[in-house]
Amino acid sequence: MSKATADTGPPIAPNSDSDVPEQVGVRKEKRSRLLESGKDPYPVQVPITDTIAAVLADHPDVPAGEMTGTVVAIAGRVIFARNTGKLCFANIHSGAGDAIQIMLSLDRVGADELAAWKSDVDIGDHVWIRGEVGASRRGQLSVFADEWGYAAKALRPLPVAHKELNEETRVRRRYLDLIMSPDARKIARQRVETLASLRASLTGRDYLEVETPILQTLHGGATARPFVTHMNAYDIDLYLRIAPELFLKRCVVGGLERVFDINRNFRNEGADSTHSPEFGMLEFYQAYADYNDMARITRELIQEAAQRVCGTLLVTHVDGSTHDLGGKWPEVRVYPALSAALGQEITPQTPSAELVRLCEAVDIKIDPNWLPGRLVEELLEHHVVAKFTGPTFVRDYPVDTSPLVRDHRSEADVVEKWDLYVGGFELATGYSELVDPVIQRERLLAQAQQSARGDVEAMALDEDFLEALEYGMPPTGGVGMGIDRLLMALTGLGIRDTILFPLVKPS
RNA sequence: GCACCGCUAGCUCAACUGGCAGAGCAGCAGACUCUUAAUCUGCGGGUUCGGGGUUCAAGUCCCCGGCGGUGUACCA
Repeated sequence: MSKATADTGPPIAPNSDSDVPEQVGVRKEKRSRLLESGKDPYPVQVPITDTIAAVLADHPDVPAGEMTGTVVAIAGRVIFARNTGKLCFANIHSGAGDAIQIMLSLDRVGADELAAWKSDVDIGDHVWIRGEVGASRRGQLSVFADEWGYAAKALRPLPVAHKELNEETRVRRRYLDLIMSPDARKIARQRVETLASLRASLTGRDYLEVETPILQTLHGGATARPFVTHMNAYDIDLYLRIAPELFLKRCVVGGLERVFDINRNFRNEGADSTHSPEFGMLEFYQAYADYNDMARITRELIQEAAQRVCGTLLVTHVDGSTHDLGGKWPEVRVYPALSAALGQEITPQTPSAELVRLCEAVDIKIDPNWLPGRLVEELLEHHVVAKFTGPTFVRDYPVDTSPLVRDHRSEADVVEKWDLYVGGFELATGYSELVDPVIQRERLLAQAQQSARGDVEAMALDEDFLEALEYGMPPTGGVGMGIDRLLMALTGLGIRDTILFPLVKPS
């Protein structure tokens, strides 16, 4: 059963630990052997002098076969190795993906170290080497090792470098995706850049970044089904926030007139390529602004983010398609746009029965409890939104589906609300906020009644919020924008690729 | 939620109408001082997602369950 053919060294017997794969057993055996021989496979520190990126940058043009005289010590993960009799090649890369070739030759490291390298180093190991920078005979920039050691030994083999990891492994073990895929590394950084851009854009406009509670005693600020948890000390149920809105408005009441919160929201609903149960959200509120101002600022925030993250307003998606986020974006109004698309006049007064008929004509499934505004929104999605090509604002929504928005200043039964559609999905929504405490109370009471009728998404009646409004909130514009969705709009990725660790069912 | 497809070695994938479970890379042993998906020789590596059933015989067919993907419905 063991391999008895070797005559130059003992074969490495797979670790007898029963359930580990053969290759893990072999690597554990190597680890033990290193420890016994006094070589630390996991040193606390390694004597590096340079990053791989710096070595690459400092030596852009070394002629084939020439040495530079510069000695460096670098560390990286072995991603590819080629051993010949007395000369070994390996490619190591940094976390950022900068890769450089290293060479170990008999005449520089000696027979023992060369043999140790060949027998013990596996693809996936972190190693350090010290040596002279030069170029191989084929012209490949390389570090010619005089000395080497481990930075951290890997016990598991890396996936094959030249095949795509399957979707499930990429999501469940994101660290492998990050090791193997430049795109995964790129999107992780693009997310950071996007957040930094939004913060810079808002703080540059005199906004304060505030933090609002995730654990809430009431769920409000959006129509969505919340997660429920329990606090033992007070013996009460708490909700994970579905939106920060009501707290940000309390800030505005309190005189923090420009506030934003970049936050994580939780909604106990479906998950698909555009929805995650926890998702990133930016909300910002500005006193003495209305929904027109907020639309302009939103466009500027997105364009500034595109410029910073992609370097251009003509962004390229992963499928190669390009999308122009530049210029001003078209605006359409809900009722006129729907009327034009249908070839018949639709107004806030159009009876439910007629809206139901129009829905049924195009096979939109409807719920008998839906208010007319909801039917209008469904028709809008089907007839208008589905035909958008570039970023588009849709504005002036029906009142009965927007309980936190103020009535339109000149039109009856619509509210000053817009939705911004980019790439086929809703990226942001903005309001002229409802600040009249009496009307707000009526709207929330209606929500509470819907809730009592069994609507799990209806907002709770938040007395504390209503009382805050009664102290007077200045006229205010507000916006909510999906962070993950902004990444999606910039890159064309699915939502789970924009989140490092999206929720996945345990396997 | 519903429909369809998938799950096989560490990874990526094969396996015909049910008939000895395979390849490439990775691993082990050997050779090789200029490779770069190195090459050459040899060798190991499997609870075929889990459970049940049909059958002389199941990766394959049937049933139940799990996870994933795609489409579809709803929420952002």
